[in-house]
Amino acid sequence: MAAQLAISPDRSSMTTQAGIPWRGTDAPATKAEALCAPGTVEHFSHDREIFAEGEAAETFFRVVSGVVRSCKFLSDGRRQIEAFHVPGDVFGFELAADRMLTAEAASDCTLVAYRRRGVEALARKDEALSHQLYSCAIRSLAQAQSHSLLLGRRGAVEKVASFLLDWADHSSRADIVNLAMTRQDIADYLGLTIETVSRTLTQMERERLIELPGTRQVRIRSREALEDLIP
Amino acid sequence: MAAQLAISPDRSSMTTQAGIPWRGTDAPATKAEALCAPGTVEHFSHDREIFAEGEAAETFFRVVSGVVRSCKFLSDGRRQIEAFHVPGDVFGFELAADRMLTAEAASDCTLVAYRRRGVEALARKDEALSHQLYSCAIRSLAQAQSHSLLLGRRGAVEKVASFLLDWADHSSRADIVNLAMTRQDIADYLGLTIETVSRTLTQMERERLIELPGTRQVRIRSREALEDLIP
DNA sequence: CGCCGAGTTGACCATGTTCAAGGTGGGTGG
DNA sequence: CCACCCACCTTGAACATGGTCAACTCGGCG
Repeated sequence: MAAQLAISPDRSSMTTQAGIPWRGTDAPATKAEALCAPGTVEHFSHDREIFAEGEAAETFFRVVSGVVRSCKFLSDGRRQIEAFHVPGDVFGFELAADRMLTAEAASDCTLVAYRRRGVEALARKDEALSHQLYSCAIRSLAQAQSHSLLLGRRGAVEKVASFLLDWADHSSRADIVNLAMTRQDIADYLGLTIETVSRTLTQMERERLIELPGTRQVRIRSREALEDLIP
Repeated sequence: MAAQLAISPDRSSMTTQAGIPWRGTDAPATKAEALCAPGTVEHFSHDREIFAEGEAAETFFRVVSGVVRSCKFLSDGRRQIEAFHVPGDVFGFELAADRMLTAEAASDCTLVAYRRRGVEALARKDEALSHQLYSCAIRSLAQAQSHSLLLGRRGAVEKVASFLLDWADHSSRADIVNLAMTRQDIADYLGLTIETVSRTLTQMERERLIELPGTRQVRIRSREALEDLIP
């Protein structure tokens, strides 16, 4: 169901007890190098809230399996999705004392929770862990920046095409995109309406750029053609 | 001309030579606590390029005076501004080896450049500096996230109102916004056209929300009314 | 004075939103 | 096992908003 496989397998035990500094690799800046300090394994089922805007920010999380969405709710009922987090991602960084965003399980998912104070204290001693933390933050930064760029794009076609290509990269097979989220989620992420997302996808299907075998699955027929839609 | 005043005064000497660990304050997470390791003072005049997308990322910068824009150029000529950096801000963080964005002087400005390798090496020994770096990264992250949120907003009015209120906070007087940038810059930052920005501002003036004493100056007549435009 | 770049304004048009019906499919209970 | 149901998705038509193109204004500077 979930598009990606976890770094470490699901475990039902509620707590890992490990002071493992983390693996010794430093050079390859892959996601796999993510945080491996002591943490608590937690499960969240679909649509469950992980934390809410305004709460005290006492933890951050690493995604083991499933997909998480970070979002903001506007007073008029609109919802804006800031990011989707996939296995390997760390999220929940805050500068201030409390959450600026809400996080919810976009699918059933497994997370590891780390106490902020604990890890930060540890990081004070452990240069390597400290560097990890820094890397995760910068990675989040890069992701937030490309999201801005995506939202700034003018047309719906450009946005949807970018989105599909992004997710194709996360997928196991290069041409199959398994969407873990609903059309509404996609719309709120791209700053469009659900109708426009739907129309854009069917239009792409008519133009033989993609196929839609199921509502949560997209087959990319021509990656090049899709890339040409993005300026 | 520039809206904000620098932390330390402009100096014409080209290089500071100081191993100053930085000031001892830790608690107040204000911008003023920014990076204070050895760096090189550099001046850039209006519209000068600071670094370009694709270059090797060997430094980051702290803004002393003036305003910097980070942006991306699309193949079809469009420009997308990711952020404006004001005095106190640190920019130029990268995870990868090279720049993902271009930085340009939006006004004449003075920066301090830090060699990445140098500071990161220093940070390895100096826990305090390391924490500083981390804080700056998280601050950039928060800023990038609110920019996403801004771009996701539906209406032009919402975007322009948000923008004005943001800059009012940076200004010395609460009701006067001194814009350091052109309409085109604003448009590219908000994902609008220059015409729409212009029209929206004059519309707000007609509705007595703001006054436009000069093209680079806005007086806010009713902060509350402006805030009401933002959901 | 006249030029030039930046900003404003207007008319028209393209794109996406809104509102309102239909579809579709996966899961549940009879 | 089938039928129904509900949430999710698709489609269509009318409409609103912002983009485009083009003319015009303003202010600073040689």
